[in-house]
Amino acid sequence: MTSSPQRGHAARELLLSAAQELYAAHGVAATTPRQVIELSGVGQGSLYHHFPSKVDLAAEALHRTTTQTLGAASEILGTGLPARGRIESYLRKDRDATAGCRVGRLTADPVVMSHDDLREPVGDYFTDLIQLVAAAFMDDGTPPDGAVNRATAAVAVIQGGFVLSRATGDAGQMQRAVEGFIALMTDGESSPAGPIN
Amino acid sequence: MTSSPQRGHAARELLLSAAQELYAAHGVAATTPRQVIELSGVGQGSLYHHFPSKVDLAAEALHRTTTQTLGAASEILGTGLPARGRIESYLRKDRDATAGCRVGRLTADPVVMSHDDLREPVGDYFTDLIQLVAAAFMDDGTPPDGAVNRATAAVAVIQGGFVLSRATGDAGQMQRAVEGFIALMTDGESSPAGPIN
DNA sequence: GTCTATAAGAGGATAGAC
DNA sequence: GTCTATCCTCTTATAGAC
Repeated sequence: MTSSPQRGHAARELLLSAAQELYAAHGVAATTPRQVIELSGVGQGSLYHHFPSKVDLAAEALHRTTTQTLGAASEILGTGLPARGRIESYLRKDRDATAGCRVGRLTADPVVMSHDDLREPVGDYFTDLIQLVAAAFMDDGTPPDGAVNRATAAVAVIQGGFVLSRATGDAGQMQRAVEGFIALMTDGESSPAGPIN
Repeated sequence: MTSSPQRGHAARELLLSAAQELYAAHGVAATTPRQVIELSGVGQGSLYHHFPSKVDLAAEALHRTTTQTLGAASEILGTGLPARGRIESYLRKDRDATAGCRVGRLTADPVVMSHDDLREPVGDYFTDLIQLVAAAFMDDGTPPDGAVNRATAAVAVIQGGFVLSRATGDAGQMQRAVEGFIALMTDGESSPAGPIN
């Protein structure tokens, strides 16, 4: 109810949507109010009527992005399929690797990192995501501590895959990182006593 | 010979050193010529005497940073120790995790990504680094294709560890990602037939 | 609520003396 | 080679009409 588009708020929605798109492509610091205005099609003053400053616009736009992105991950990781298959589905999920992660890239954004209101949703996103993956590892029989470590590694591999793909302009980097990680998971699959830590 | 500090080039060296430090902390886009001048202690005109533009300064400073960072990795990965130990040493190497990777963070920098002269050394750095790690995996008995995939995953885990640590302000994220990755490598260590792909 | 016009300041680069 | 002074543009934000 609070965030659904309603009459009299068309400009606000257009601004947030445009901001999300521009932040995904260029980050927050490199996105100017003018760009947001031009992409959304609203006037200069409308932005500052709805949002006191650029940071206030970014805070709401980023909150939407992290919520949406976490929801997508949750759909894949929360199915009733076998835990191991859920983890591999998440790892192999189709991604625009050379574009970079729209959340992860914000950790190098000076505007995001210098405002707690912007940094916090980014940190919470990753904390929550790691918990989702860790739950799947536990469902697969890994004890809690080992599951958290492996889940952190899995999320890190995806984030690193984005960095490598973007640096080289080669989406194959993400693919190789993911397959290398899955190969290591598979190597230990039928060990005598199963995962230990 | 070409790059060693010499008489008459004091300002040039001071500028490059200051730029490297500022780029590591804030990135290229967010670093202004004025900041470089103030940190280096030289005058406004000296910067533009030695470097035609901000991008020219960045190109040389980034080349130095990638060369130095790759050299440090090479020292750890190129010793005569057992291959498996070299890989673990590289993964567990002491890092300022919450500061982010001084090379990897540049993949989210709009100035770097929009100039081929700046983007290329970043891509080459990762290509070379993955090859160094892949060589170690091959020394450890992994066939070439599997070694490249595992090496890409290893480098990605470190890059992702930086992203997670920076996002949450918690260096423990890097540690957990590394230990989770090593745990997966260890799980498959004494499998009946050894690594397959 | 939405628009146009405009102002204060920082970023990037140049001019020209020394 | 190095410096100070200056210029132009863009970013961010405000003013005030509609």
